[in-house]
Amino acid sequence: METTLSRKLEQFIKLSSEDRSVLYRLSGERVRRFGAREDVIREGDAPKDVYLLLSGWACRYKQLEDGRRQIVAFFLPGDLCDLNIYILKEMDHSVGTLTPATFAEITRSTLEEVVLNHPRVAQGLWWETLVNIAIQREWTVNLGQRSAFERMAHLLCELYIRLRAVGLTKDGGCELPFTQVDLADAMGLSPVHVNRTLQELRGAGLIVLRDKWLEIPDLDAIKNAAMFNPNYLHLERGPHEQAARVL
Amino acid sequence: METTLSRKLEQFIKLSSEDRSVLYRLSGERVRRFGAREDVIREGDAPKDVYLLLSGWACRYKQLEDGRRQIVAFFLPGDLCDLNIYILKEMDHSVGTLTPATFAEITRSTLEEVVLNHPRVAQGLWWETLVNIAIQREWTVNLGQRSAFERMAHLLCELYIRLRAVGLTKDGGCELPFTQVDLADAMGLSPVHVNRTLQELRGAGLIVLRDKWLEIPDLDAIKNAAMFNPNYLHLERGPHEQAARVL
DNA sequence: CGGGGAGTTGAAACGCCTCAAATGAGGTGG
DNA sequence: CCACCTCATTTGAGGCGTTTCAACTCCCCG
Repeated sequence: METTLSRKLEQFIKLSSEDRSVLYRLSGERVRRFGAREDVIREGDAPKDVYLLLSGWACRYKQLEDGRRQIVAFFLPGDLCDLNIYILKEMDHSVGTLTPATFAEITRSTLEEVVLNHPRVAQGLWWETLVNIAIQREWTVNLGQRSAFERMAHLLCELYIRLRAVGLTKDGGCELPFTQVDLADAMGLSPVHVNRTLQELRGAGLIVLRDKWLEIPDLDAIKNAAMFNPNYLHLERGPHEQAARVL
Repeated sequence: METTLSRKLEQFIKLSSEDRSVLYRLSGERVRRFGAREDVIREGDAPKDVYLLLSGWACRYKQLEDGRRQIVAFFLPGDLCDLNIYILKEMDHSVGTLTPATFAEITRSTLEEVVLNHPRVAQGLWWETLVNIAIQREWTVNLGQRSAFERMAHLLCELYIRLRAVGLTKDGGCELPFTQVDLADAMGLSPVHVNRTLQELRGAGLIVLRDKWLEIPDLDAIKNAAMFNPNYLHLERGPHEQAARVL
């Protein structure tokens, strides 16, 4: 009954086995399969269902008139699109896959039912949302203040730690299935410079990256290089174990 | 009975006079006064109340170990800190004033009461939250893809339009009360370059900026220069006039 | 065997940064 | 009321990080 989402939420809150089975049920809702580089949601669409990424990688992105693309967030398995997005009239960004991926398409009514009847789950989902917002803030810091080297180190740290939280790392390594162009679009760098920066990171012994597989030999070392402060991921369980109303 | 917050929410949703008076009451909750450049919330604090900015300017910011500071958001009058922030155990960023400012400190229980009993207000507040998140995404795009010139133009557009939504513009102009150093910290530029960029914008006739007052002679012109797409501010009323549950 | 996308490398150009110093505006105390 | 301090803005010059353009390699797939 474990899912990536339940594993993630348990980083923050204790779930009962009933809670876990509720999340498991959500993961089974209308599963949709996408190929690599397909759009799941397009800017301008009317928001409808909430998407839960089950497998594969995806991203939010925005495109400027002249074609420049910025990836504003990566979706990893267990990640959820905005809980209450249907308040808005239309999407201001797109969501696309990077690899083949499967999503659960959760209807508004299902979600409302779950939130009403399972307060602990509700709290976990809100926590998830708040973490995503915090990540977005941290990306702002990353793009605004860090050099290419630090920035890349920071992103790799973040991805590694997020993947670890959903159980998708193995022996200090994880998948990194996207291209250097994708990385460039996420980091506000040119693809050429991404390439050179990765080589610098390799040269410094901070990463081993080959065939879409990333190894981090010394997590503390790369954290230091990136000035990575994990507090924004809010991964330690707080004193909020009790299931309280969350608005 | 009008407040900056009610004016803003009415950009999106129709409020009854009762709704407006509820918002007015919120603005009167425990008002706190701050001087310029004071911290309101510090990274590491346990989140407690929700702050509503009544007057003055403030910002969210994060600081790196080595002192580099990134302003990740500006607060204008009528802006609200994260609605359900108390789910988190500690703040991952700070909130500080830029000018002398007053905040209403709204307790969690007051907020819950309002949200429960006034669904239209609740929906408006969630809309506000979603817009703030969308702004954060747009800042990511701004820092990642736009040149200094476009970036600055974009920020000034955004601030002007947000201020207009709460009725704080006058004759095509608005206050711009912070320093070039603040601008630099928000835009990921050096203060020197901010200065030169502002001069470029003046030279291009896109702005008139003197004595903390900004005039935008031709809003469409500066929007074009910035490739500004206002959709992320979600300012047009949608079809969601009905007051629905919002989780 | 040919084509195409991803990764790599080199060289030159450019945008932005840093350092440094000058000017201007506001505030305070003598 | 002026001298002086401080802080914000402005200007200049040189340097560095990153971009751009272009070419080449590698590998997968048809």
